[in-house]
Amino acid sequence: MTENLPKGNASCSQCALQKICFPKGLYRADIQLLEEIVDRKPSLAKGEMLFRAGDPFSAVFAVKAGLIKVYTESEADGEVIHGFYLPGDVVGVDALAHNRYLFNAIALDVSNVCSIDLTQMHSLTSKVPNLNMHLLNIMSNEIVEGRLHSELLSKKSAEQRVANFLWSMVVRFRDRGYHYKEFRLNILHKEMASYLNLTPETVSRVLTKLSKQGVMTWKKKEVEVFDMELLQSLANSPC
Amino acid sequence: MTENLPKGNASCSQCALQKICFPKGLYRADIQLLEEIVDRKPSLAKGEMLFRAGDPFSAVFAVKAGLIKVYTESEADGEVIHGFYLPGDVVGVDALAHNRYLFNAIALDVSNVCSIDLTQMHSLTSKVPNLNMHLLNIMSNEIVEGRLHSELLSKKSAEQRVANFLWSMVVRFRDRGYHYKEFRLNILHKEMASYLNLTPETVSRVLTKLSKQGVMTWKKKEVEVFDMELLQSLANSPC
DNA sequence: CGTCTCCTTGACGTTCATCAAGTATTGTGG
DNA sequence: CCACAATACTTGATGAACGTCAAGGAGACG
Repeated sequence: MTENLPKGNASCSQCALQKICFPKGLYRADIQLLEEIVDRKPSLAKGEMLFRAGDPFSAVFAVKAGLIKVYTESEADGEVIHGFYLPGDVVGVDALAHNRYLFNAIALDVSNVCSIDLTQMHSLTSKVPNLNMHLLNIMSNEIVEGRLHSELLSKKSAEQRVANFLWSMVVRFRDRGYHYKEFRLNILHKEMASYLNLTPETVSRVLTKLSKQGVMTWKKKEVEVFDMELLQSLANSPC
Repeated sequence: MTENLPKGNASCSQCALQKICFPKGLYRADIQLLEEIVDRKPSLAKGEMLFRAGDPFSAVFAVKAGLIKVYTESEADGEVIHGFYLPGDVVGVDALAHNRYLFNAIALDVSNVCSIDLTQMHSLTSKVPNLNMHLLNIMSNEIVEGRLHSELLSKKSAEQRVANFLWSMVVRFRDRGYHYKEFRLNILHKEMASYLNLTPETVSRVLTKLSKQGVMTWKKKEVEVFDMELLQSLANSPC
């Protein structure tokens, strides 16, 4: 029952995520300009789609609250999950080169997002160069994350993958200033398995083991970490 | 012995890759501006590093000729290969968010690259908005490619992975106007295996099978494709 | 309160990794 | 240009990690 995530529809200059959205190099005046093109959408219900593969591209979305899953659905291979996006993350930058979104994005929990229209943003580029730089940073990070994830899938055991996933959630919550020893994670084993290229059965077995070792528990969508150090070492080191 | 790749140090406005580097929206005047910040480097010898993980970031590189491998080297897991870059590709955009390159890039063949200094490029952003858009496109594509690659690793069999890799090379050469039924590919089985999360032994077995089926051969770094359709269907379809 | 989905646990199977040994190819120094 | 060493490739035999199949129990949702 951790209440962990910001709510509401604050303006950018009041938003608790400001430090994340604008990590550096954006000044008060810049933010006010940006504010004019940011559209604060109504809450997304759990299970509501943010966009679908094939939808015409118009905007990227900054997550303010909740949890967004990005995935593809294919006849042959079922669902493939490419990422989970927390408050402070930006979703949809991959669609920039194309006129359409190539992936699906769905809210796994009640979520709030700001939409940032790219056409309007481009018109700001010349006035606020740092804004453009910030977008480049986000995309560059997305590329790096993707590669690290490939590395995880390629080189790590089932146990390491699960530990790594949990540890990365801990770090992300911690760095954003939320509770990180216990937090809500509305993700199915099936979904985590897909993201980690495992089966739900394997995930279950690993979680049982981690629980028996006293590292952490994950019951009813609530994660609780007991041994941070051990979790971290399981996440990084071999066997 | 296919002579397949452009050589030399043409200016942007004369470069054979112009259509690739500037797919659309860049006008003659824009290109001349860009030209001033493009630095045409001397050839890279086979085995020469373009940059190393940890090097300070300064520029991205457009590949004009040859073949560049991007990879990480780790104590625990050995070499992990993230991509092979052909003429017309751009290397190093992932480093934009950081002050350093996070991956290694090495020439697998004699190669030519243009380096594009990012600081200088930023100063052009306001004058040439399309140039910035082009950079965003390249990065967005890189994100998408990464996800498709993850999907390949997650969902496809060894045979499909190998077929898919070869097919993607065929497509890339074809779309850039090079020979694509036979071409030089100076990549070790070991490297391909790493990229596809397989072992050299498995790669060898699959290639032997493809050869026996009359699909293609790959001998002494020369690839020859006999049955495009079959290769394509092996690359895409299940089993 | 009942149904449906999710999770758990066990038994078994498969794909691909590992180990090993021999052959071919590439690179190097003379 | 040759000789030889080092590296890469091939092929077979064996094994292991994780997937698949199955069945029972718990949780979620109407």
